[in-house]
Amino acid sequence: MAIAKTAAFSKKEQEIAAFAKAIAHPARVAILKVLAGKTECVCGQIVDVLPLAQSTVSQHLKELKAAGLINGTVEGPRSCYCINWKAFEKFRNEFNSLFDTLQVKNNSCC
Amino acid sequence: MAIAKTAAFSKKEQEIAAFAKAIAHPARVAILKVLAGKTECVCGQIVDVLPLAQSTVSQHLKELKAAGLINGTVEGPRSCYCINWKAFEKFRNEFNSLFDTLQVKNNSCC
DNA sequence: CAGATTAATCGTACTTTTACGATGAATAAG
DNA sequence: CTTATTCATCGTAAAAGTACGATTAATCTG
Repeated sequence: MAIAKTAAFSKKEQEIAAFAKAIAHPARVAILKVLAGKTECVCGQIVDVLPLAQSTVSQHLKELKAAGLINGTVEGPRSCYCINWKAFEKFRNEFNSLFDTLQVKNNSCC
Repeated sequence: MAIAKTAAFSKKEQEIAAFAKAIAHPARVAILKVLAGKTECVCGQIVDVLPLAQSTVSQHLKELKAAGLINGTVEGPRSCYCINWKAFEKFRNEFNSLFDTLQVKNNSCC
């Protein structure tokens, strides 16, 4: 990237970008869907569903967790993940807020 | 990336991920805000506002255009960009649809 | 036509992301 | 206690992303 200029932008812009980055990979979207669809928390089942190696899935989970979108707790030899609905709701609002902001002036000249 | 596994996921997942990727950088979020805030189409003004070099801004614009989020037309020696509201609305809906899908079963066990 | 302006593209450098296999740590099962 | 299971982490490799300066192409201006 040659020295990230991220810090030069507003906090809001950085937040939205970070959230978008978290879901900017089909594997992570798929993981979220799996987590949302199960009643109980899942872990290795995700690996079975996705066309990726275990280590790669673990990496994606780590990123989702770092973004605050999911929670993870250790349950014996296995890890239990689930969606952090609070954070999700927050981002949903932030997203719609961005959309609203953009659409206040709906002028398309080209 | 070592051979992208993108193709192994559903089209919807790919679409959402691609859109998220487009706004997964604060500079691109900022660009969209600038475009939305102006009545007339802008081009080089974006460079003045952002803390980035002209070539870098041009690159970001290219990505936004490739994602279908903005339109661009050449106007003499300068280029005129503006938001593709139709695509934006589409993605807004797709996004809310994803949120809804995820929140159908709101079970958090951890 | 000559020079200035605007913006795309090229070349380059460096960082980050994506992906895998292998290893390691923790716990469950025998 | 030994073995199997589950998952995180490490090391590595390759691809993509980010950023810049320089160059180029197009078009205005004088």
